[in-house]
Amino acid sequence: MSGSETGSERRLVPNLEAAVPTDDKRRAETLLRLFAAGRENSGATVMFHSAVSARQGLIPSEEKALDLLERHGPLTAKDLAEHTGLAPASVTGLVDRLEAKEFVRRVKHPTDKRRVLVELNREKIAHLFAFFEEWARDIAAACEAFSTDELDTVIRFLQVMTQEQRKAAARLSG
Amino acid sequence: MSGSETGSERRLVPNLEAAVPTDDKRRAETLLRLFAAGRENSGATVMFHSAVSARQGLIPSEEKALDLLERHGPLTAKDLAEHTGLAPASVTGLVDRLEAKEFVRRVKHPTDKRRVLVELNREKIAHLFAFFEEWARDIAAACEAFSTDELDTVIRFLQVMTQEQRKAAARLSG
DNA sequence: GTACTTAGTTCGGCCGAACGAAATATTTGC
DNA sequence: GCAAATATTTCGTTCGGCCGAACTAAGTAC
Repeated sequence: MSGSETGSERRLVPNLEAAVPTDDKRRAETLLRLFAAGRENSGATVMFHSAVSARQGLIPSEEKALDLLERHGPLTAKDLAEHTGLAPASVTGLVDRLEAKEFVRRVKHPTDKRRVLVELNREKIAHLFAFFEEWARDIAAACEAFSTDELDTVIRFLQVMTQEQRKAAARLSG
Repeated sequence: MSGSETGSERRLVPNLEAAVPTDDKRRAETLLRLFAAGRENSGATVMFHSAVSARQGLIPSEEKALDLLERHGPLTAKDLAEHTGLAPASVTGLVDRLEAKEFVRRVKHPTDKRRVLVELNREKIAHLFAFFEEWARDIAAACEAFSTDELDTVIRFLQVMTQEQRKAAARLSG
C-alpha cells in the first residue's frame, strides 16, 4: 500500500528504500520508520532552535559567538574573528550588539592591554537557563514512558547520530 | 565528582539536576546523560542542517519555502506569502531567486490566469536526494549496532521529543 | 627610544533581503 | 460590459550586517 504510486504523482522524498536491507522485512520497515521519525525530529529541532534564537533577538552569527563563548570561555575579538570567519571590523559590530543586548561584556585582558576579552554575562544567561530548566522538567516527565535501560539505548543512539551528522556536515563544508 | 565546583568557576550550563528525580540514583544519572546527549545532538543537527543549506546556497526564507512546497505540493505566491509571513513583493523576489537557482518553476494556474503556481523542480532536487540516499546508507550501517527492538524504542523516543519540541517552539513563538 | 608588529575600533560604502505603494492583469458580481 | 475585487509584479526605498582601509593604542625587537 505505502509503495503504490499513481501515474501522475511523482516521488517527493528520497528513495530511502535503496538504503535498507531487503532480506529482513521487519528491520527494513523499521529503518524506514526511523528515517521518517529522524527527519521529522530534525525539522522540529531546527524550528525549536530558531524559535529560541528569535525570542532572544539573536541572528545566526550572534548565536554562534555565544556558543563559542560557552564552549571555550572568554575569548578575544581576534579569537572570535577566527572562529566565526568574520572580519575584525565585523566582530566589533557583533560584540557591540551582543553587549547592547547584555549577553556579553568586554573586559580588559589581564596582561595585554591591546586585547579585549569577551565574556558571557551570566546574569543575562540565567533567564535563558530558567527556561531550559523548565523545559528539562517537561522532558523528564515525558521520559516516564521509557525505562532506564531504554533511555540508555537512546543515549547511545543519539551519540552515534551526533557523530554521523558532524562527519557529514564537515564533508559538506570542507 | 561531577557535582564539585571550584570557587572561581561558575556554572556554565543550566542546573538540570533540579529537573530529575532524586530517589532513583541511576535514573537521575541517566537523565542527565540524556540531556547532555540531546543537547549535543541538537547542536549537531542544526549545524548539519545549515551546512546542507549553505551548500545549496539557500537562505532561511528560501529553505522554508522549499519545505512548504515539499509538504503541500505546488502553491501560489499568495499561499507562500501567508505561510512564510512575507509581503507579496518579497515573495516575488524569493521565487525569482529560487527560480534562478532552478529549485522551482513558475507555472500557469490551470483555471485562474492571475495566479502563479510555484512548483518544485524535481530534476534539481534529485541531486539533493542522491546525497540523502547516500547518507541514509551510512545511517543504516551505523544502525547495525542496534537491534530492531532498540530502534523501535528510539523511534518512539524521537516521536515524543518531536512533539515536545514543537510544543515548546509554539509556546516561544506565540 | 625608535621602528615594527599586533589588537581593536572607526568610517564610509556595499549588497541583499524585505517593505509599501503603485501599476498591471485577470476574475467576479451585478 | 463595467465596476470592484483579487493576484502578482515593478519600483523605489530602507535597513542591517559585513567588509576594506585608515587610524589609535599597546606590546616587541633591536
